[in-house]
Amino acid sequence: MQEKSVTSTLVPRVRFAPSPTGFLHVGSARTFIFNWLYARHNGGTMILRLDDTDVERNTQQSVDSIFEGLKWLNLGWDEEYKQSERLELHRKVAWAIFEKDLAYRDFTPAHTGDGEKSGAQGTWLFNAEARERSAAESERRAAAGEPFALRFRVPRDAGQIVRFTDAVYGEQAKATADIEDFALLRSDGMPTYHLASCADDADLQISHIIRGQDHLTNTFKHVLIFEAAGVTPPQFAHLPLLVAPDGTKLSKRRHGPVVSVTTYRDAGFLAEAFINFLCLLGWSPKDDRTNMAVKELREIFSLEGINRSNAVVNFKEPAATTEERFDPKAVWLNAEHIRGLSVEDLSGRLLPIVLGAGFDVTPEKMLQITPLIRERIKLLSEVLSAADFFFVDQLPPYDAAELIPQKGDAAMASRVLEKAQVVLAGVEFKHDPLDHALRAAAQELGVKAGQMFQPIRVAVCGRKNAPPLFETLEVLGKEMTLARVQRAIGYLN
RNA sequence: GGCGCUAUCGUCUAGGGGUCAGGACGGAAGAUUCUCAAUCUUCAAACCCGGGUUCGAUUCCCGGUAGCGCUACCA
Repeated sequence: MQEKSVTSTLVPRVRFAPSPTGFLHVGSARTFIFNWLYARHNGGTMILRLDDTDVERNTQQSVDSIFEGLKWLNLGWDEEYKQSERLELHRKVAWAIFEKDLAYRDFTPAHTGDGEKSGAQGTWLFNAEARERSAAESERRAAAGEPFALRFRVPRDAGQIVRFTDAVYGEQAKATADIEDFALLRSDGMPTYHLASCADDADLQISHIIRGQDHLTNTFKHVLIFEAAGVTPPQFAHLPLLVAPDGTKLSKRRHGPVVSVTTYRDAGFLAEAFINFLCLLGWSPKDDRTNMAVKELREIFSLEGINRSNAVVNFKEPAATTEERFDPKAVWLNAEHIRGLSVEDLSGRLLPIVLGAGFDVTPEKMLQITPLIRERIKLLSEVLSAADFFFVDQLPPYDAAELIPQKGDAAMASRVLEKAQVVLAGVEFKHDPLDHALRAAAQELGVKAGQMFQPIRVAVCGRKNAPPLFETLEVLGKEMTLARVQRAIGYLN
């Protein structure tokens, strides 16, 4: 009936349409990203539409969370709408459907209990009394001020089938006998999601609806609405759902903040890495690539690469701490992206985090520190634990036993540090001179290089695991180094 | 209950009538190294079950099972 794929020859217009009833979670973020990628890949338009027709459940906090998350993703969009500002359009469409006798008034009070939600009893299709009511009586009761919902009159002729082709799930068909007479307008006059969504998609000339698979079966209703409104339905592409390790859908209440986008931002993820990670969930480039920049993703993204089965976001339950609670692949990818950043770029991102934690560091010093930790942090926030000793004048107390080298004793530690004190006082604080001087000192003392280095490392860093010694000393400077060595000698006595 | 969707290593996935079923993360072992990290090498690890079609099914078909979704005047 409709010419097929008319839209594919046009410039695509896609939309991300979150309803502000909760924070922006990773599943929504992926839907946004896939829409954006599709739009950009095809030179199309990306639209952000707030589907806020459920006044009861909408919150400003949720709106803020959505914008905060999207802003961090830094992908942007071209047009922006709010459904609550388009109510007239929705009603117009609903009543136009009513005029065609494809909808009717239902005066039955709304179901309040949610007993039928679980559906232990058979499927509710329609209320025959309401559906068959005469136009005259319908008009009379409406005129008398009796509240009613407007319901779609789903065709009941035997054997009628609603069809559409999904770009991901293929040919879809459902008998109208299995579709209930869903509501278009609530008794308070507000449009339902189905109506508002379709009315807006038609009005905004959306060419491709890319959304979660939870809408796959709703799409039959939507096709019915589009056709009743005299519009060719857009093309559909449903995305497999993102689920928690326990297989259930992502929920903040159940799974904690790991499912919220801003948690990733605050934990020190790079937006690009986060996007990269999300793209690998439910979509594949079909080759062995994993580490991809947004630019690359946008070049190769296509609907054909989307899978059909749900993907697990492999996070740990709320109890786990920072790095531990995220999907290990997301963390690894983030480390990969961090390593791919230039020192200048990385340093610029690290600086505000360090400053924000109350440390005093100059951009110049941060620039010196950055190469020493670039390969040692997986999350930006780890700069605080990886480079802490650079940011303070005096080291917090540490265990003096750490000063004792492998296969050595406290006496050896003392000898090493005392020797170091002398040697370091007379050497230029550059990598090579430090290297030569300290190795020579080790030889003089008759200890291994490692036995020489460890006490010094612990003396200046306060722990064993730290960046390479000479680079560290170079950044720390002679004065600071000698003071810390002096202090360590004190700990040993 | 009804309707729909899905099913490859622990996780994300590639593949497809005949493959040593490939890659990545994570895990294990080793190399390198001043510690840690990074890097490199190696190893362990999967086709849900049952029928059918076929010379041959993990792949195609049917059934089962399981998971998920929808079944609201939520979205």
